[in-house]
Amino acid sequence: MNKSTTKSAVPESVTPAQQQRLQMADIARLAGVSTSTVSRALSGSTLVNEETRTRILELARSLKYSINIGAQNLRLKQNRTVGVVVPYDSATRQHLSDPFFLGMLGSLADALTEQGFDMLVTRVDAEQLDSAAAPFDSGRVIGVVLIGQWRHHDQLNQLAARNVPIVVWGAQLPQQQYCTVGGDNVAGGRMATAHLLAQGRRRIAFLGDVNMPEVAQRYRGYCEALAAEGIAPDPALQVSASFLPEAGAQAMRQLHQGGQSFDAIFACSDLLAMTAINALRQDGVQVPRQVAVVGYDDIELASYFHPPLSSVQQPIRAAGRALVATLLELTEGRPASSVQLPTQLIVRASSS
Amino acid sequence: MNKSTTKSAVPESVTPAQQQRLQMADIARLAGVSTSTVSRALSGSTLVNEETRTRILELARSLKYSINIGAQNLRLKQNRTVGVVVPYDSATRQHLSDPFFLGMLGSLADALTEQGFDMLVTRVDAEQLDSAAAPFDSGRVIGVVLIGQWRHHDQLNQLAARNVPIVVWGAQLPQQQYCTVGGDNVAGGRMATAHLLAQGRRRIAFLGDVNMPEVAQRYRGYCEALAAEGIAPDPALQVSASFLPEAGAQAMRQLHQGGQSFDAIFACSDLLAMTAINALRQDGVQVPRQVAVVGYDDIELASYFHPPLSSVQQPIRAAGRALVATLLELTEGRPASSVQLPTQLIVRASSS
DNA sequence: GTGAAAGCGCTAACAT
DNA sequence: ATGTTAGCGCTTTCAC
Repeated sequence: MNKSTTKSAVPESVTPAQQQRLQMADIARLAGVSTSTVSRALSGSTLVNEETRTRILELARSLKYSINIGAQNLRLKQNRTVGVVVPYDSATRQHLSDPFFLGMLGSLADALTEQGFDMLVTRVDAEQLDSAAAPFDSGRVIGVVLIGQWRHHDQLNQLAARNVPIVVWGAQLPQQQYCTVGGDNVAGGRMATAHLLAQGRRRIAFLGDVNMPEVAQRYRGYCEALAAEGIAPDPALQVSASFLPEAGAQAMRQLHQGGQSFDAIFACSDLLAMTAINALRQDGVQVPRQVAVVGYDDIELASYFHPPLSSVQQPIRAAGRALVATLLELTEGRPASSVQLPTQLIVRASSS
Repeated sequence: MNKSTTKSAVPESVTPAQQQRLQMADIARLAGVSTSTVSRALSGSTLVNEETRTRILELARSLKYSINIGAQNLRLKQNRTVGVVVPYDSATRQHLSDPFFLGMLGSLADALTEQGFDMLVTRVDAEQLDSAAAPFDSGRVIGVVLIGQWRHHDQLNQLAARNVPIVVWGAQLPQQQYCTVGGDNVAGGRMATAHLLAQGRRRIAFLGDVNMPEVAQRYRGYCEALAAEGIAPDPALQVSASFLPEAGAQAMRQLHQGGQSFDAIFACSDLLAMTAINALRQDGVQVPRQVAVVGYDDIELASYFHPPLSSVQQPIRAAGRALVATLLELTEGRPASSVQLPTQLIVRASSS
């Protein structure tokens, strides 16, 4: 049963075993030099004899000595860790589960690794966004990337005003003191809607919570595309659906109860689109014959869905890189601009 | 265009702007006390006058002073950061994208936050698993959770032998020096297969790379269930499919080329199951009528799939908590045992 | 080329 | 109840 790694018959209170961590002084003693020399050798200084240097390096490696980064950082006042903060909805107590945000996390991990930075992940209550700065204030990270939907423009502005290096994944807003990196939501909404119009659809339902800046922009694109065809957006077709699992089905119910007829859906997330399609299918509605559907994010599984889901693709790899690049600008005290990345409509069977 | 946060017309070389970080000495000076007193006040020591304490606390809060964790850690020789290491396949250069592993990352984030720990995420080449210990060796973290498929038992044993506190998500193997937390893979494989047999299926294909310990155990469960019905496993029905996107379709092709007939599939990941189903659909094969399918992991999107995918559910929330709990045991020098968590078959339309 | 000594920001005896 | 001092593990002048 007990696959323990250490002694099993231990007395009542076990001293943490503190496997004495090797430190520079130890290497110095073993090499018969001072810590200064070891430090120099390890940092590749030329001010140290070739012979001693290799000897020290060898010793260190054979003993698997690794410099204590904490102490080094303290002394050098440097740091190569970036904070990634993922807000969670305190109301719904929702956990980190949205595939798109998780994908973003992966992309950030890759981008940071590429640049030799570590990633410290923190979760914060979306209602307390100012606590996103905690890892910065306490010196653990040199700056923060905030990912996730939010409606707390003001709190973010305050952080920026406090000079916290922070970059946010999201929409660019007026009066914004902080940097954002985001997809071109207006174009995304426009492309999706124009595509549906081009398929001959005229009553296009919009699924998404327009209180969220990104969604609001997609709605603007939606309206623009409609206007280009001389169609006035019907408010009854705009259904405020949350990011929760059952939102799609709920939205369908709401549309039906309102007695609305529609021949297409533009959903602001792929999850939403998928649950909506499932709800339609249960009602015997055929996709795309009767109702064409376009989602948003183009998560990996969108292409595996049945029917394969048309979706507005967010450039997630580029996003990770842009977020990191922008943050590094800020931390180096250079001015940085917000970035808007292109989005791309991926047409699949759900809408054609 | 330039939504910069700082001055825009900067000279050639900008000094990092170093917004002087407030430190304890500053608070002490402003409060007219010594740093010791500030330190005591902040740590809630009773050895400090009620009045001065509140004064200091107030001052610190109004100035948004936050103690420098790095310095504190160095002095206290403590640390509340845990490393989470995600191996990537160096051959395929695959990125962190598998929904299940991403979900595990989220679960770990939650579990660690609950316990007041920070999470440092690192990606390492799966062929160099010993570098998973780097964040520990350099003192950045008190221990490491390794998530992800792997076939590097030996390297992990070496790490454990070096006394690196490490817990691995995966299968429990003989001669294992390190702790694992994992689902009951044998039971998972058995349940899935028994369920398919109960549906009257007799030629059940097994999709998965049996070189991976977890998959091997699922295969054992598969064989056990077959044996219970007096059926000998047909090696031709075991197809070694990778974790890559197109693996499902490939596996289907392989089965067809081999001229194998089958009436069910047990796939070792939901992604695999989904792509297999799609390939079948393209060939006009009906699921579940002609071929019943069960996946593994029960990712969130499994229930949204069409047909909704039967799957063996891994207890992901419990997994995060167990991984953290086990790691903390180890870091406190206490012996810890590997944990096997129950799995559960979720039957949906793809198999009934 | 190498060592001694000071100090990064903090805490904990030890004094008072 | 508060201040003084030493030191966590490292780097870097400044001497030699």
